[in-house]
Amino acid sequence: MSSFAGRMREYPTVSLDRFDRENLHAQAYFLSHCHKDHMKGLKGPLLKRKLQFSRTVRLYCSFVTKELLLNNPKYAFWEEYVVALELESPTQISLVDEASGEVEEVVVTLLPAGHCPGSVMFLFEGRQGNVLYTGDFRLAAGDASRMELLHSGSRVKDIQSVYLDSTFYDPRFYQIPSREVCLRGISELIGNWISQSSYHVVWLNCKAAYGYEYLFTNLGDEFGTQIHVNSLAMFKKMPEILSYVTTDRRTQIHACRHPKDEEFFQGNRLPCGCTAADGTPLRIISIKPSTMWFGERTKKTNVIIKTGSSSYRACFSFHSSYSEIKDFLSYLRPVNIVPSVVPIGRTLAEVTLRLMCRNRSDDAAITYKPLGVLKRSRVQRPAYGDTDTANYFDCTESNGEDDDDEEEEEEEGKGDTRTAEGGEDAPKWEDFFTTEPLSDSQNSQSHSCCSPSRETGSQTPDLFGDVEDQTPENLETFSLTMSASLSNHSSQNLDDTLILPQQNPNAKAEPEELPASPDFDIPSTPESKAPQPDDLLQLYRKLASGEEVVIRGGRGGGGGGPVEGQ
DNA sequence: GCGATCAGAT
DNA sequence: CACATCTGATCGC
Repeated sequence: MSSFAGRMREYPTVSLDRFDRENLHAQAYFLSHCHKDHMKGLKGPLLKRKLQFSRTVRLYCSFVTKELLLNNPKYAFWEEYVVALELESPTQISLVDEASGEVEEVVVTLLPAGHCPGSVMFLFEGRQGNVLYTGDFRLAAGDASRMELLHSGSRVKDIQSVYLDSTFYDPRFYQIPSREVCLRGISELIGNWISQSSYHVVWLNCKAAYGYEYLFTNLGDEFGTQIHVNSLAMFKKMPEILSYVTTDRRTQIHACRHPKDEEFFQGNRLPCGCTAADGTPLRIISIKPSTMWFGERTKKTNVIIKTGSSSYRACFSFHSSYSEIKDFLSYLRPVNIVPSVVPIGRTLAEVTLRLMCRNRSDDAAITYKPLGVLKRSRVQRPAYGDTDTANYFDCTESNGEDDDDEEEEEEEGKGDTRTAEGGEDAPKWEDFFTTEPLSDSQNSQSHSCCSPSRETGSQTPDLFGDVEDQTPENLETFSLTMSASLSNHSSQNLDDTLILPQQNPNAKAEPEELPASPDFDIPSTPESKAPQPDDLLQLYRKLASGEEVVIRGGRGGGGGGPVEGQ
């Protein structure tokens, strides 16, 4: 869940996806997509009042987001203040201080985010450099290289900061089957069922949120049917979706919902009723889309799991996996990465610093390399959705023997052995875990405007908090605890798990056992454990001697680039 | 009575 | 496991 406070360091007079608190003073608003957790404060009376007194403040979003937003009566008052922007059309926006008359110009570009209908990323280019706010996104490996406006000529634009959807920015979520693979699994399950008789129906148990429409349209095409939903109103101006949904329940594919009675239907499922028009009992299976993930080396990857006699779980993700995020960042190589999801018990400053990439050694390498080497090759590929070769199998099935497979099987996408994007100068993933201190130039931009608060996390991360006091000691300490907490997230594939010493479960009870640091707390995660002094001592010695602290299973030691084997 | 916030469930 | 949302309890105005 996003905990982004709404503002970016470089352009603090604009607010994105947050509309409360400090954001009430913004000079321009941006909404990346129409999910409630990105609309906090958007229906607030305070904001409404402010708009009535302002002549310049506007809300910018995509056309689809505007449509979805205004469709909801609670946000209808935005009508006269929303400015929809075309995708991939740089637009100059004047940020006006209405008190002083000062104006700052910034060019914003909407890039498709693949998260839900209308979802976009915002690229800002202006006096304070280029920054990319990703909103929430699901992009496949290589997608960044296909976005024209992330490039200048044949080069990637120099990005100062990426404000990142870090939902699955954790090695536990190394891979999530691609959209295409998930869709194919769901299609196969549905096809096998509804072909048996016209009384065989499926219920897609979807959450109340935009983002499943992709399923509806593809399944609609595949089976030549419409999908039963509760309302068509939000799609009335979107023929591409509208034609695939219906409020007529006489169809074999349902995504209808019944907020109250769902529990009553637990045994029997379909919210709109369990008998056909002629009174015949329907034969119902339910499919619940939910996120499934697999480790780096996992090969068995069923996207459909049977959870009961007539219920299934199907893989479906709104967010990019760890390896997809990794690919994205490796390609863009921003100076700073600011995660949108801050773990409870940590400040944004800690995590931000931790994620800084382009460390000193990288910069040195860049500085001294001939220019030609800097070019990052762009991969030209056909548009989305025209191929059923799934990324997923490209990086799993190809490199090994077949394990025994289960009931729902997918065929492998073969023959599409494209090369890894990013080129040979892509940073190794380990670079992002550096314990190096900030370079001077990075440090100098870390001005604090509020005290280094230790807010419990997710709600109001401390974007403008103190980053300056991040000493090397702090970095080391943080690195240790971060890894420690990862080691407890028992991955589905232990080989991918970072292995660290066992630790004491009573972490919170014994804070004094930790090395003194004014800016550091033990994470309060229930399953996390405090390091024992002996363990810490050993780790510090290793760190001091430059030894690798993170132990990777399999693969014969370090040095493997992030894209190897793909 | 409304909004904000949190716990809990799905 | 996760997400995005809804409901209901509680608190403050």
